[in-house]
Amino acid sequence: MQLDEIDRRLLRAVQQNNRLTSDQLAEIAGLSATACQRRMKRLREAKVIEGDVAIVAPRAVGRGLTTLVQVSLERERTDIIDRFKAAIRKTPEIMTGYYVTGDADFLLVVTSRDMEDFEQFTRRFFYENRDIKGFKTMVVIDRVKAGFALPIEAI
Amino acid sequence: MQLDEIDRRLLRAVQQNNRLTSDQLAEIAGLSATACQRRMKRLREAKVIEGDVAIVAPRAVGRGLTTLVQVSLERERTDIIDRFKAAIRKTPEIMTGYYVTGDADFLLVVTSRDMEDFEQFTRRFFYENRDIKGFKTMVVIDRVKAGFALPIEAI
DNA sequence: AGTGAAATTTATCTAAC
DNA sequence: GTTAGATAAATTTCACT
Repeated sequence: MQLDEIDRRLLRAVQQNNRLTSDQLAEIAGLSATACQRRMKRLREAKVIEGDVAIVAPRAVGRGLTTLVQVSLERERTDIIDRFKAAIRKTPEIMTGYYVTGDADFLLVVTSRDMEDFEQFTRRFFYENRDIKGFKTMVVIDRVKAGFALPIEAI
Repeated sequence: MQLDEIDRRLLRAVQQNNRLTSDQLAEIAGLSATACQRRMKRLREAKVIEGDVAIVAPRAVGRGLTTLVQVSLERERTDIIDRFKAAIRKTPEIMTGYYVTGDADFLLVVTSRDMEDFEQFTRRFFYENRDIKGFKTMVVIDRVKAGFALPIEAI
C-alpha cells in the first residue's frame, strides 16, 4: 500500500495515541474528520496498522521484573526453530520473542513477579523445551521507551 | 491501585484490542457497559493503563530491518547513564531502550530501512554519543509476538 | 480517486436511583 | 452497581471537484 504524507501524519499520531477523535486527527492531518476516518479504516484493513492495544503498566499488575533472555538452541533446524516459536507464543510470561542472528538464536522479553518467579519460569521453560542449549539473562533496570513507535518518514 | 478479577478481565481484553466497544467489554466483564467505562477510566487515570497506541507494521512504513543492539558505555556513572537515556528518547530509530545488568549496559531495539541505513545509523549514533565503548548487533530475522501484552493474573 | 456535508446509526457520558 | 436520557462520535449516503 502506498502512503502519502497525510497517511504518515495519521500513523505518527495514532502510534502515540490511538484514542484521538476524528476531529483531533482532522486537525493534525489538515483534512476533514470524515476523510480521516476513511483513511484510518483503510490503514487498518490494509494491515498497515497491525493492531490497537492498551499498554498496561507491568508494575500495576504485579510484574515488576523484566528480563531479556538470550537463548541458544541445540541445533538450528527449521523444525526446531518453529517448535520454539510455538513455545514462545503459548508462554504468557514472554512478551516478545526475537529470532536473531548472532551468538544467540532468540532474545526473549520476559516478565516476572520477582526473581524467584523468574527462576521458576526458567526452570520450567528449560524443562519443557529440551532443544535449548543454554541461555543468558539480562535484568532490566529501566525501560526507556514503552511502545513500538516507529519513525515514519517519506519512503 | 487494587485490581479485582473484573479489572483484570478488562485489562486482558484491551491489551489485545483497545477498540472494543463498551458493550463488548460489558459482555467480557459480565457487567453493564457504563460500569466498564467507569472502570476503564479509573484504570487510565491510575496509570494502570499507561497508554493506548496503534501498532504500525514496520514493513508497511519502509522499516523492514529490526536490530537489537547491545551497547556498553565507557563508565557506569549516573550522569552518563542519564545522558544516554536522553539520547535514546530523542532518537526516532530506537523503538525501545532497556537499561540492563550483564555484560552490556543497554539493549536497544532499532529499526532501519535496510542494512545500509542501519550502518549509517550506527556511525552517526556512535559519533554523537562518545560515552559508548562498544556495541554488538543482532539482526532480527523474525519477531514472534508483537506487543507488550502481559500475563494478567490474580496478584 | 479522493473529499466534504448532512443524515443515520452507534457509542459514550451524565445524572438519577 | 444499574438504567435511562443527553451528548458526542463514527458510519453511511450522496453530491462535488
